[in-house]
Amino acid sequence: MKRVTIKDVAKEAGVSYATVSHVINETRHVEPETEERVKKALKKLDYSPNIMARSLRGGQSKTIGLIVPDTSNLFFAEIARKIEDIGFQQGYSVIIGNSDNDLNKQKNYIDTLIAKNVDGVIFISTGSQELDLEIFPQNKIPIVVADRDMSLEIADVVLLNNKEGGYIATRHLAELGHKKIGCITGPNSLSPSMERVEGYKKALIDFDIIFHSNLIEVGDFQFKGGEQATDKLLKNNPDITAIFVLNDMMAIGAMRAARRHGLVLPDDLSIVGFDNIELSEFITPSLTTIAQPFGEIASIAVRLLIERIQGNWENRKNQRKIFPPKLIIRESTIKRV
Amino acid sequence: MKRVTIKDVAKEAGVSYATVSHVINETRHVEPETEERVKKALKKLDYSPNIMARSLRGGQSKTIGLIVPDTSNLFFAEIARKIEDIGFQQGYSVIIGNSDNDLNKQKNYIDTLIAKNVDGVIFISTGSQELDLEIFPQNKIPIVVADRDMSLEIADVVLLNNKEGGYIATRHLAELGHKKIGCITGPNSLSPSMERVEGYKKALIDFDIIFHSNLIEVGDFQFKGGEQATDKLLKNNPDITAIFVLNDMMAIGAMRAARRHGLVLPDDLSIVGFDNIELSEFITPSLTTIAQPFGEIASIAVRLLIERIQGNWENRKNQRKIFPPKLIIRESTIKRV
DNA sequence: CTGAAAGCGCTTACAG
DNA sequence: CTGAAAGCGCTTACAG
Repeated sequence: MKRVTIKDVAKEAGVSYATVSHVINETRHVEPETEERVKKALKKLDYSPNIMARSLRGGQSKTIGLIVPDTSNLFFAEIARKIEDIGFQQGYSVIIGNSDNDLNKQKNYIDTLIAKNVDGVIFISTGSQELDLEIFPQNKIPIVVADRDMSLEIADVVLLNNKEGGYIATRHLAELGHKKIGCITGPNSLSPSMERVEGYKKALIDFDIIFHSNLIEVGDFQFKGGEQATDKLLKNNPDITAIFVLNDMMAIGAMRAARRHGLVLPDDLSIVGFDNIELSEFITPSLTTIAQPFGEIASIAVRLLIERIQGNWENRKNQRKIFPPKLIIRESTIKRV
Repeated sequence: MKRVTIKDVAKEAGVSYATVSHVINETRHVEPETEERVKKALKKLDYSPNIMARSLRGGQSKTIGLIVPDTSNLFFAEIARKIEDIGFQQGYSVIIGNSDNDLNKQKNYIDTLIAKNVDGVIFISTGSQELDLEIFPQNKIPIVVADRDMSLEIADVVLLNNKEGGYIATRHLAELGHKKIGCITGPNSLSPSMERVEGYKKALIDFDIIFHSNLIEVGDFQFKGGEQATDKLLKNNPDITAIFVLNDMMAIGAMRAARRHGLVLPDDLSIVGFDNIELSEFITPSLTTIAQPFGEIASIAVRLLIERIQGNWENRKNQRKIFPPKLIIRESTIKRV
């Protein structure tokens, strides 16, 4: 069975295929009676437009690209899900690419997305390298960057106020009376990780808590890295009573390590995470964490992108949307005894 | 800056654009010297082909569609990640669609994928409805269905031996001496859920354990549903000592519910999950579960699909690949005391 | 060995 | 109000 095209429909309805196109797109007036005939033919043949042809002719591909470090990381999985949802509602499908923060893969995906004529791109990267995204504006492809800050020359930017997040997480522990507070970071020198650490340090200062560099261990934003970093942290600081972990996944790894060290949670060790992934509510003890408004971040990202796809976006200034973090107190943090 | 096309390259190299095309695709012999000139021009202008034009001309779009119930479900997130990985290695990008097991959304995505000329589709659906996938073969789009069985008329099929999985999970509990074993199922009447339950029942029979219908509660394959179902189960069967939960996410919800009921894990209640998502190793107690070979399932699915995309697939018989389940024993199950 | 041309399925000026 | 035709960027017979 050959695929039905606009010509088949035209023949069936006895009109030119230009007319069919206009009926489909409601792009010029058509005699009601003719329109009726065309619509009937459309339905009868179960026509669906070939988007590639449409796009080739200069139209939109109705496809957006999403480049993300790794969707098996729960934070990105939830963000990606939301983006896909909202895109779908707006009539866009999404091509997803996991970059693993690998520059080569990233470059590869970028080329692919351009070759496939995506209408726009949402780019999430926690990598520490400078990003070379100019190729998108050069190809007139709008882009929004999420979860890290960057110059507005290139893209719209949406992200959390990470420093503030680090601050309120640490302040919460300080207010509970903790004096020796460790911190498990992400792997990167740039990006959200550093900002959160800055907030942590600022809070320590504000509460007159002494900082030692061995209170910080580097993780990888995954379960395993959180576990390993906690091992080291506890070995180097047996008297620690609280840890601020820079994402929830590592916090779960941290809990495992703490228990292996014979600690009872939360009595012997309070833990604060970051992200508020769905899981954080269901583990035991449930995790005190800093919430990122996933839904809002995703919907603003998509909205900004579509605005620029559909509007004369070259004339509007790029925007930076910064979301406030929110402390969610659960069972994993208690008053220091 | 306008996008560079094959014509620009031809002009730069001083050849016809047919020749450029042939150089790019290595599709006929070109004088080495000419070839050199073309390649230089290609590089100089940083040409990348417009895949939509190529696809329109009858070629492949190098894009596959993946329809999946919900990537915020960790099982599907891991499968999707693997499929994306392997597809990328083979030069395909993937358009992802979350159906939420909603027939309308599913239909919508199917139309979209066809309109976008995907080369093939991987379809995962735990829904209980009969699927209407004939539209893909009608449009000459190969399809492989994962995680549920169906007629080979339409698609290749890859899935786990779910009944066997349910059996060995339950057998493990029986062998540990448990006599009263609950079961928390998925929401569906068809599909993997039922198969696993059959395995559960068969094991009960083999071990002379009495079955009561109130030993089964229906969940939703999510944290929350597992929690709620466990609440009911424990209320109706205070003397229960073990539960077989049909996926890991619900098992984590089950642990939470059990603790709220004052039970100590695993001493008072043994729990077996299903899937072996990464997380199951990191919670406390770590989860005994039935492993699905994600990587293998994904890679076979992609391989079968690409075989049919590239070969004369209409002549080869569709295949059904069934993977064996594997019991992974961790801390959540112990001998009945 | 290489070029000129047809055609994929559309949209959109251009005519009438 | 509607049709004939150009053209989007490619690939691939058809000529030479």
